[in-house]
Amino acid sequence: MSTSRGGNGRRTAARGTYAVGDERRLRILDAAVEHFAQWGFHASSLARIAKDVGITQGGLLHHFRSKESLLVAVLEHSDEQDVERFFGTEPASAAECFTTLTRLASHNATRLGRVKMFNVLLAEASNPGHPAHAYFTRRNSEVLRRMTGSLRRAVDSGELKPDADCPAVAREAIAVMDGLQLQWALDPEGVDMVAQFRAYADRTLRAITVTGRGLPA
Amino acid sequence: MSTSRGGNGRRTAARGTYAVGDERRLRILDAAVEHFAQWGFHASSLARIAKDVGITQGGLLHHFRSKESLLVAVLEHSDEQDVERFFGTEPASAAECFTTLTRLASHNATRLGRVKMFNVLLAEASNPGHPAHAYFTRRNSEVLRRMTGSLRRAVDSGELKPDADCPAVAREAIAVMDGLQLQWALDPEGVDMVAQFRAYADRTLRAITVTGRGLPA
DNA sequence: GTCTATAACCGGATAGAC
DNA sequence: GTCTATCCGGTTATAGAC
Repeated sequence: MSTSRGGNGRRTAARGTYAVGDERRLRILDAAVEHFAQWGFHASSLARIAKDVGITQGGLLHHFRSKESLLVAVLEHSDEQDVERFFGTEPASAAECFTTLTRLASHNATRLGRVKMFNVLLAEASNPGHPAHAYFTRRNSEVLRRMTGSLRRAVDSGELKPDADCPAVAREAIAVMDGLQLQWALDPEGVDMVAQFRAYADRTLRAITVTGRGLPA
Repeated sequence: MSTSRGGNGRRTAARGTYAVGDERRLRILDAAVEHFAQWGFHASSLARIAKDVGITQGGLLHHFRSKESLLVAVLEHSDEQDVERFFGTEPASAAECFTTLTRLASHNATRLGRVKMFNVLLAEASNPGHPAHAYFTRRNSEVLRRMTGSLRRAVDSGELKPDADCPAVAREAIAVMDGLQLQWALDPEGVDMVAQFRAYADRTLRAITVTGRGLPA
């Protein structure tokens, strides 16, 4: 255990990809997503997660030195896939900003487990003592900051009406996204998350775009 | 334990009020809300809940014969206060429907613990094996059904545009409510849940109301 | 109505064999 | 890198005293 780095693992500098030989780590991460989704953090069990991977609890703790470091690794791993992918490049317009969110909804619609996990952990994390509290607080304000910035630039460029309440629009869009994910997780067949979000995005964008200005695509 | 009725308790027929002598039951219910909010269902502990009330785990199980029946009682107790209060009377118009939702947001803004509990349990309940799965599935479809009905009647009465997508509007409003509650629970000081929802409600109602028709108040 | 005691089990983390 | 063994504590639920 002196050679293991617990929740971090070795990775190349450039893109956060993992060296070969970490397939076991990745399998643990994937299994952990499903367990955190089903049980939340506190009620998840390292032994049950390990069993899904085909090892014992002791074996799992060789890769992640504690339950909390496993949670951190799961969250960081998800962020490498998502946040950079969807928020890495600055949107050139408000329209593109909403399009990006719709594509994110579309992507999430293919990963029920991850959505359920984020639903549960986000809800749990409202407690300051929760190990994911800092993560979600930071993540929320970061997404809010980026989107508000994009919308403000769109106001400056003349795309959006000058009186658009950028922080409020951003917060509302996030609320719709999170709220739809809750409903979709409860009833994946009965809720068309992507269509619902696209309808919201189109209507909201239209409402704050300067009149007569055509929307791309 | 043969005289206790576990999760139901005795109540008068008319309004679900509890007979005197059930103060202990009510205190347990209140404590349980805080624990389910903080720990979720699985990771909550009867002994810790009991300790908050000033009794032992054994004493608690005299009032609720199992952990699951305690959860059911908590949910039913909340519904007596909320759903009937806000959805008992049929809204006379779409405007009143949205006003009712805004008042519900306002009411919820005074009860952080209950909001946190519903956030966590709703997220957890997406798992079919969760003891609250049936409750939230039913509750969601019920709220959706009622609101969709109200909107449809508003279309028929000429208040709303004929092409309004009533189920989509209803689902979206619920998503905004739930999503804002997640953000508010994470940062109660930094999020004005009521103002955010009112802004959403006003704008959305305006977008689907027939042009030139004045909005009450 | 509340307590204590107990049954039977599961939790995370550590140590050390291989 | 994975296992087994172990420590110490927590979990729900039951039984029975008072």
